[in-house]
Amino acid sequence: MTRYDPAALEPKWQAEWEAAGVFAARRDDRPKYYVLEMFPYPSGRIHMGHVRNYTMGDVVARYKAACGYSVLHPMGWDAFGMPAENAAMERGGHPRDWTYANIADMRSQMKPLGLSIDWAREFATCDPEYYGQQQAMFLDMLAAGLVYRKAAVVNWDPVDMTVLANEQVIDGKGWRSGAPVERRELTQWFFRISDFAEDLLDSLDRLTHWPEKVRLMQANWIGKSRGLQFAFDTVDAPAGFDRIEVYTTRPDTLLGASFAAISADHPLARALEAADPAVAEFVARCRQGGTSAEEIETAEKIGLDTGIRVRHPLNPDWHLPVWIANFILMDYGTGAIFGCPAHDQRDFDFATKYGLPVTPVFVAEDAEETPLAEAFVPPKSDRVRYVRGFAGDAVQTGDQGVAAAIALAEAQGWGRGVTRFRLRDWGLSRQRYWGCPIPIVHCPACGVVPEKKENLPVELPHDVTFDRPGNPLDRHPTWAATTCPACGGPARRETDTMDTFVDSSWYFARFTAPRASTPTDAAEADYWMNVDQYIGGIEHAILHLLYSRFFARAMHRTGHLPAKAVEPFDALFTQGMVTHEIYLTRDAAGRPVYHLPEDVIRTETGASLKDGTAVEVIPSAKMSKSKKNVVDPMNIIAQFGADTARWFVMSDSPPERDVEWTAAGAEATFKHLSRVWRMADDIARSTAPDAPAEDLALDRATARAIADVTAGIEGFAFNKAIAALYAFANAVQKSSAGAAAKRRAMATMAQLMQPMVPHLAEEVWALLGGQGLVARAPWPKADPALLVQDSVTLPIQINGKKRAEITVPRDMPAAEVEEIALADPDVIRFLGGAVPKKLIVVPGRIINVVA
RNA sequence: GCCCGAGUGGCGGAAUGGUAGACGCAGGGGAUUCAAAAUCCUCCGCCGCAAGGUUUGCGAGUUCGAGUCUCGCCUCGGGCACCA
Repeated sequence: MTRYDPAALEPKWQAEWEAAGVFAARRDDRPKYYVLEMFPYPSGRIHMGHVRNYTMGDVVARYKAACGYSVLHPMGWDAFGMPAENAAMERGGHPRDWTYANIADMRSQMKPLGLSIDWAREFATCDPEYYGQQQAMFLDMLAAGLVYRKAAVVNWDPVDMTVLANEQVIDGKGWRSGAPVERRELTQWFFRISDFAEDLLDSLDRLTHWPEKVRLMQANWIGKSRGLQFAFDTVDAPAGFDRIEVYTTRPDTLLGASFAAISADHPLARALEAADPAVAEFVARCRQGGTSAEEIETAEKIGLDTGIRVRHPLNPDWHLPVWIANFILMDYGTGAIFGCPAHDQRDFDFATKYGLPVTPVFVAEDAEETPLAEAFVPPKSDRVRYVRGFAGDAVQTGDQGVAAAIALAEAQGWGRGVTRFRLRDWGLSRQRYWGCPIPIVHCPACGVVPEKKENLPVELPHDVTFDRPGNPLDRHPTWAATTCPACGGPARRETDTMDTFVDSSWYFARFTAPRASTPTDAAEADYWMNVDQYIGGIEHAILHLLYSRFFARAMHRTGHLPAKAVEPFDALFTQGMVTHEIYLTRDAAGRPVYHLPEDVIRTETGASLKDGTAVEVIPSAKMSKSKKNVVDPMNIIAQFGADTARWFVMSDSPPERDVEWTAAGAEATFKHLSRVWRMADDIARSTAPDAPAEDLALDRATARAIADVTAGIEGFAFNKAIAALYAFANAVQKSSAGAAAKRRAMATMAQLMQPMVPHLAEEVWALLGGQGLVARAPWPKADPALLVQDSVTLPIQINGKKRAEITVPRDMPAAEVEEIALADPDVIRFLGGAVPKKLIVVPGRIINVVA
């Protein structure tokens, strides 16, 4: 070979690795290391986000293998979900065929990347082998009381007669029908995740290798609060509604109450609805629009005075009006609140709109009571002065005020302190075809009956159609017809399938024994769990990661995971997204039509299609297939090779940050890798004699590179590791050391590059006569003696501004350093005869003269 | 609306509270070449001839010293329980 030729050398080394079985995960006497990237959804094409994500994991996997670990680095497919059904609806075909074809395509696109994956463990969540085990666990969890049924609200499209996902609700309307969405109740299956709320919250403290922001987001999501639950006695309420239970986290503001409010789904609202057309009309309005918190909280706040009054618990003669309000959720607390407009902005807005009083309860510690233009909501830890307090001191923190109010209510017997969590149980039922069937049978005689384990998997039928909306399982002529596992009589299968989050909540465990005839294999799980390093997108910070933590606990409780695995991910890294501009034009109806970057000509002022049509440019957003702002890595690989793609996505941007994709850098990366190849080729043939001083300098540069690259990888700062490799390449190139020293340096470079550009590293290693595969070579160690600098350059600041610089021996005593610093001509000039007031010497770092 | 992040040259970014701009891209100049590509050398935050001044989204503060810590804003991004 006379030049760097990735098209030739990359397949060659991939074949060598395959033949040697380098990446097969084995249980042996080495310490194990399990590195896992979130598995991909098989959209059909890999994109740069995948390349970035899996290269990061691969860098870690290869580095840990070099460090002597037995590494497990598997790959699979999160293969159930709505896009397959959407594709079937739009283009015909079948979700199963679409999904497996996509998997085959994506696998064939990923393999050329040279990832150190044990492909023998691959599976897809839509494999009956996988989802059958999931059904078995569902039954175990049902038996253990971890699953139950209750009514829950869904988005209902009244035209398509189907349930909509939140993302299918756009501006309160169904995405296909355009009909206003309604909220409708269905009986659905739930996991009792809220039973674990306390543990899931407390255990966050132990996840010391998780990003602080993720732990904080989860803690806020779980939302532990201490508050007061009490009942208002009602006046003029319908029979059976003598009391309205409310929960509040601010009982200290009770004397600022100006109204009570209940959810439109509150039992009292339902009772009034039946009797009063005006109420019925109002609650119907409340039930319009989607179910998402975002929609509910940003919708216009509306209310209706029911005419019912309640007695204030601290003064029975004080009556508060009861309103029905659209922002009170039946799912939270008791579905009823009292409003204190002075200290809650939402209540303030509501009171202002409907002319309800605003009565301050407390003011800032040193302030006087004045009319409020907005709610006064200081942190609960701040001290405030209570002007309408009823418990505790006049001046106390909000937290103290709350505690005192609870204590008083309990002592007087009209309320009790209650700890609540915001976390709600996990609704897992989906009215869709392409998911794991819930293995339940509905029998007219026996009711809800679990399917027998020997009848698992309950497989999806293949003969379904998607020519009309709704769940094909529900209208399948025969599939649901079965016999009752309990009585043997005719019965009907549950036609709901599971949320795809269930699939992705235990795949990490299945990878430890992917072909086991039980969900997990105890010995394998015991050896491989936990995942030592998990890598995924920040968009999963709450839902996926919290569900997985719950599922691991539920699996432990049902005997499918060891106790040590209840926190399945020891370390978490959340990589940033790869973003790109979005290009769109409008169709005749004004709806957006998206265009791929390769179909768009970008100029400095704007963009157009190849036929000249002007294109709207939306600034960078997460790459998404539906928006078509995706870049095809296969083009980069075809042109420059996988190593260029790998190096490029690791360089420049820190891994945790989003990166805006530009094609400009790929060619520059290729040039650099070509240069490294040429250097290796030259050095391999060099006969330059030893040159002691230069050889030592190069050995020092090598030690520096080992230290910096190692620190970069260990610290998940791959961009810094790459920067160190650039610097090292420059040092080798400029060095006039002898051939032997240069070969040492270059062989080390091959080892240090191996995690990022494994193919080139093998080639360089082979050119230099390295033993075996560099993929199996141990990680180099830096000689500490070579890392120590003899002298150090210290900046001298005068009043915090740098004015001079001195170079002194590394271990010179501070007194001598001071003397030299004060004798420096620039220092003397800038002091202008002034006597220094103070001298700060930070050894090895800086000198600051305060004049 | 609520929760969580991010913001540094033309660009991606670096910087245990201690020389802001490592490393790379783009760009300027030069060498090589008949010429070009490739390669190599070199310069490169901004203002200024220079001395010097100025500079990390904006505004305050703490400190001998702040990109880094605190408070208040602005902008962008992620999540908000049926997108995965």
